[in-house]
Amino acid sequence: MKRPATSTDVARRAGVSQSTVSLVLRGKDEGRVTAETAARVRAAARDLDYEPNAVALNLKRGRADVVALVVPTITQPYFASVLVEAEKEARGAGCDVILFDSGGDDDWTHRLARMVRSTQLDGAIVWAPTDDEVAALTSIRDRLVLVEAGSDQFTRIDLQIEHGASLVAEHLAGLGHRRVGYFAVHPARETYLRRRRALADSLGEHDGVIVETCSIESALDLDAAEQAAGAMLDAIGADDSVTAVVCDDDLLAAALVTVCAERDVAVPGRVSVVGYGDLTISRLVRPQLTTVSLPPSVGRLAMSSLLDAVRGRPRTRRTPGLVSVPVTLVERASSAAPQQL
Amino acid sequence: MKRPATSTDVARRAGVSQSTVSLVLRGKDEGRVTAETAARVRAAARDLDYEPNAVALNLKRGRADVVALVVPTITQPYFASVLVEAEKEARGAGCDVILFDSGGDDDWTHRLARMVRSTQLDGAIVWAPTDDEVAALTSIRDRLVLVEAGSDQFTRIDLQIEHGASLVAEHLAGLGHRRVGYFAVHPARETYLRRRRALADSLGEHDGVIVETCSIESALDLDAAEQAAGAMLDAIGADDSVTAVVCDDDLLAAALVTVCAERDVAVPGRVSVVGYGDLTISRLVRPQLTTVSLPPSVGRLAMSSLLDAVRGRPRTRRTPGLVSVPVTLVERASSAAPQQL
DNA sequence: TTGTAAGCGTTATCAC
DNA sequence: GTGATAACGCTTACAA
Repeated sequence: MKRPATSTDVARRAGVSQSTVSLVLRGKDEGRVTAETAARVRAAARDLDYEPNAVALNLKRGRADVVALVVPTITQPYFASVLVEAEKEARGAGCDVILFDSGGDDDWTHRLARMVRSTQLDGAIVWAPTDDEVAALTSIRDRLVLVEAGSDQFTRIDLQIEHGASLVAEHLAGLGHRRVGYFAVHPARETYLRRRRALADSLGEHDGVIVETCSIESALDLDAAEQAAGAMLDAIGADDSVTAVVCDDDLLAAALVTVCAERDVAVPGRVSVVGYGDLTISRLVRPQLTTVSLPPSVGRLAMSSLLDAVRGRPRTRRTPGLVSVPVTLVERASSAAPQQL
Repeated sequence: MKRPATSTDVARRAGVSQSTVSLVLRGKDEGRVTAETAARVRAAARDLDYEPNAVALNLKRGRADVVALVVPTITQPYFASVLVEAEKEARGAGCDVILFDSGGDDDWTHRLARMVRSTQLDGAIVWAPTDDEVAALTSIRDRLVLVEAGSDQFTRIDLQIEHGASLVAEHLAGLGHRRVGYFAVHPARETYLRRRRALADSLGEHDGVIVETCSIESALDLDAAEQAAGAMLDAIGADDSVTAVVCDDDLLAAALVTVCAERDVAVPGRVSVVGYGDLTISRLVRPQLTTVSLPPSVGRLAMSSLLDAVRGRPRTRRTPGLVSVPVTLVERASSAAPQQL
C-alpha cells in the first residue's frame, strides 16, 4: 500500500493551494471558490483516492471522537447488549466506542485516566467500579459517567435496585414464603452487595414475616455455579423452612434450577427460584426463571449522558447528576406459593 | 477541567527548551542532558501532571495503535470470548480494539475502509464477511485479517469446519443414525452455509448410509428458535427414520432439546442433537449438548496475524497466508445410538 | 476568488 | 549538553 494521498497532494494535482482544497472538501467554499476550481479539486481528490487524515483532524480540534466503555466482564451476556445499545447511540453522534474489560486487568484505571488525559479518549462510561477504582478516577471525573457506583461528584446512572428488591420481597412474601436463601456471586462487587443489602432491607419491611436465612457463594461460571448449587440444595434439604432462593445472577439461578431437576427437587414446588438479569438462559431452562430485568437501555442512556458531558458547550454543561433507571420483575414459572408441608 | 499541560508548558516551567523535555521524557537523553537538567524536567512534568498528547504522537508516527474487530453480532456469546482473546493479545502490543457490529449497520464496510485509510485505524479483523463485503474491502486488504472468509488475496484465519463436519458425520454414522435433520440459522451467512455443505459432503462419504433428509430454518433468537424447533419436531414425528438433528448453533440446539422435553420426545432416545459452539448453554440444558467446539483462541491468532501485518517492517511482511484452526467434537449426553424402532 | 501562514503537540535533525 | 527548526496533515484567520 502506497502512502495515502494528503490534501497537499490533491492541491498539487488540482493546481491550487492546500487551503483551497480544505475549503472545498470541507464544504466551506460558500461563495469563496469558483465552481470550476471546486470541481477541479474534487476531481483531483477522487483521482488520488484522497481521504482526510483523521488523526491530524483530531489534533487540530482537540477531540478524538472515541469513548470507552468499561465493563466488569464482557462475557456476561448482559454487557454485550449494553455495549450494543451504547454503540448505537455513539455511532449516531459520530463517535466510536472502545471496550475495556476491567476484570482482565487491574491497572485499567490508570490506563484509562492516561488515555483520557492524553486526549486519546474523549471520555468513558464505567460500569460498577469499586470504591478504590472510583477514587483512582477522580482526576478525569468530568469526562466520566459511572453506572451503579460513585458519589455525587460524578455523573451517574443508577439502576433502581432497591425497587427491584422490594418487588422481589413483595412477590415472595405475597406467595407465602417465610424463609429465603441467597445465592451470591463471589467475588462480590459492590453491585452484588447492593442487591443483597437491598433485598435484606426489603425483607425487613415485612418484619418477622420473611427473612434470609442461608446463603451460598459462587463464582460466575457454570461449573462453579453447579457445584455451589449442590451445596445450596444440601443446606435447604436440612432446613424445610427455606422455600425460596434469590440469586445474584440468572446464570446462578439457571444452574440451581438444573441441579434441582437432577436431584428431583421440585421447582417451584419445593423451592422457588428468582434470578437477576432476564438473560436468554432465563427462558431456556425449565421452569423458566422469574427474574429481575435489568434494561439494556442503560447503555444508551449512559452514552447520551457522556456525550452531553464531553461535547456540551461549557454553558450547556449540566452539573453532575443522577439518572435512575427502573428495573422490573418478570414473573415466570420458577416461583410460586410454597407447597404445604 | 483545565487544559492539559503540554511539553511546552513543562519546558517553560523547567526553564529549558521544549525539545529537551521530549528528549528527557522519552528517555533519549543518554549522555546528552545533564542529570541535573533531566531531574528538573522530570520534576516539572510531575508538578504539571503532564501527559504526552497521544494524538499528536500518532500524527507524528503515522500510526494509531487502534484496530477494529468486526463481528456479525456481539450478542452471540462466542464472539464475546473472541473479543476478550483478541483484546488481550492487542493490549500486550500496546494496541486498543474497537468493536464493529456488522449486523447492526449495512454500511460498515465503507466506514471501516474510510477509518483505515484515514489512519484512524491501523487495521481490522473481519469475521465472516459476505462476498460482497469482502469485495468492498479490497482497497484496504493489506491491513485486514479475514476470518472464515475471503480469497487468497487476504490474510485469513480459517476454522477447519470441514474437519468438524466429518467428525459429526463420523460420530452420527458410527452410532447408527441413517437419516438426519438440519436445523439452520436464517439468514444464512456464508459461515453457516459452509457448515451445512461440509456436513452434506461428509455424510456423502458414507454413501447411501446416512443423509440429511429434512431441514428447518430459524433466526438466531430464542423465541424464533423454540417455534422452529416445534416445526422440526412435527417434521420428525412424521418421519420415523430421522433420528438425529444437527444444528447450526448451540442456541438452536438448546431450544430443540428444551422443546423436546416439553413434548416428551426423548433425547437422545428418539432423537440425537448436535450443536455448534460449545457455549455455556450447551452445558446448561439437559441432556447436555454434543457440540462442535469452536476455539476462542482464533481471536488471539487473528490479532497476532493482524499486528504482524500492520506493524511488520516491509521486508518482514509475509505474503497473505492462511492459518487453519482445528475444531473438535465434544461428545455429551444429547447424542447416542438411536433407540430400536 | 485564491493563497499565505500560524498553530495543534510531538519527535528528530542539526547547529551552537 | 542544549535549543532552534522542520516536519506530521489539517483548519482557519488574514492577506493579496
